[in-house]
Amino acid sequence: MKAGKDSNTEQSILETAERLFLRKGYAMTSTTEIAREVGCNQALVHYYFRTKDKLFEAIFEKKVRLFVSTLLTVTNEEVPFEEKLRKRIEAHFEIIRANPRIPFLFFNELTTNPERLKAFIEKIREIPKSVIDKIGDELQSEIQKGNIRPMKTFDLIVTIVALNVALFISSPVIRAATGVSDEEFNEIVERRKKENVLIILRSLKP
Amino acid sequence: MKAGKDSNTEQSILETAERLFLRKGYAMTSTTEIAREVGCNQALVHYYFRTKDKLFEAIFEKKVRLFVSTLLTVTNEEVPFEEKLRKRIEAHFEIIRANPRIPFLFFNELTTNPERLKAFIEKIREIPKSVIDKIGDELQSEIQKGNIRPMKTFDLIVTIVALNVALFISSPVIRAATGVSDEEFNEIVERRKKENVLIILRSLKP
DNA sequence: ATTATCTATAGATCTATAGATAATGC
DNA sequence: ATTATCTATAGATCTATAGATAATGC
Repeated sequence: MKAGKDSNTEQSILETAERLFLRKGYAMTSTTEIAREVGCNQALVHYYFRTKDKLFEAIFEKKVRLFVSTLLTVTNEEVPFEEKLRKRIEAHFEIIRANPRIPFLFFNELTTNPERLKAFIEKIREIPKSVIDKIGDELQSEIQKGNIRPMKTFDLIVTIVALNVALFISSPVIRAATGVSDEEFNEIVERRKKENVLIILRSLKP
Repeated sequence: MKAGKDSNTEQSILETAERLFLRKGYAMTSTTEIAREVGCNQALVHYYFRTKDKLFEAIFEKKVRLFVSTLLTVTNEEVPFEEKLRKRIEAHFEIIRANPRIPFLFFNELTTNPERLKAFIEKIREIPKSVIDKIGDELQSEIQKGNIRPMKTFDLIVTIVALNVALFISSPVIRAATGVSDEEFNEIVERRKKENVLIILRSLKP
């Protein structure tokens, strides 16, 4: 070993790979480039992770796990449905804000690579039905009570994800087109967060 | 020439390339694969389009043009703003429905390749300001009249695009996860179209 | 004579591995 | 003795071009 004690090359490779995969996707990132950025030689990347695909999987799976787990955190607080939903939407928005490139990576790799999509679906299926049902049950019960117009749970989820993801998935384009500064973009993000909550809550009214 | 009179190889290359680029993106599609699918040798792809990038640009530009032009078609009909907006949303939805992989291609290539993003922004800038302003002016005038809550034109556009694009950009994932048939998916699409209009129009109320 | 098509190949990657060498922990 | 790192290289692409050959239009 040449490097000092706290230069964890393996970790460094993981972090660099994550950054590059998120920025450019799987196909556009080479192990050669990862090694160059890390400052080691290309063989080391394979020494630690054997194949480029395994390296990617390690990162991708971690991200899927983070995402899914946060989304499924069911709060059992005794608050009105609307308030609970608002919290959920905002929490979802903040996860994406903290990981703005993940939606891009998800859609990119899942729609591009059938193998990966299959593996992802398998992973999703492992989630106990009870957890998924819980979310829908609450909504359908509110609909029964007449507090919310009749609608499918699926549609509410699509709406939330669509609105929350949109700004971040298109941010490179938006930023290049408008030329806003970091602060200005942050203001847009904050405004958009409120906007999304308002749009969704209004859409539920009977 | 070996092929018959109506085997237009150049056109065939264009179509095949378009299909593959839309399905897998620029990086994951090779000129070798395009040639294989067309049934010619790989050199021919370069004979007609010189470089892979030029071939891609030809296709990409055509798609951008189609998209932008349709979006900017300003109808001067004397109908209420709400009705006009509904028409617009539905038209936008239908364009994406007819070209469901374009949003994927756009975001993928534009956020992945800075060069392409720059070229795209240049192209966008060529659109006369008057056309863009027109859209915003109508909205802002309705806001002045008190028919619509105060909001930025930008936010309305983000909302429309987000909702309309969502289903199609994620359709491979949704279809793999739910296993719905073509007909069932079509029903979802129809339902979603109405849903989007409803959500957006409601979100404008003062 | 021109245009379309093919074969062959250069040169640039890129992934993955084998085998040498250096550092570390015992 | 084990683990981390490096050098070197095989083998598979992939893009792009040069140069030969076949088809077509005149």
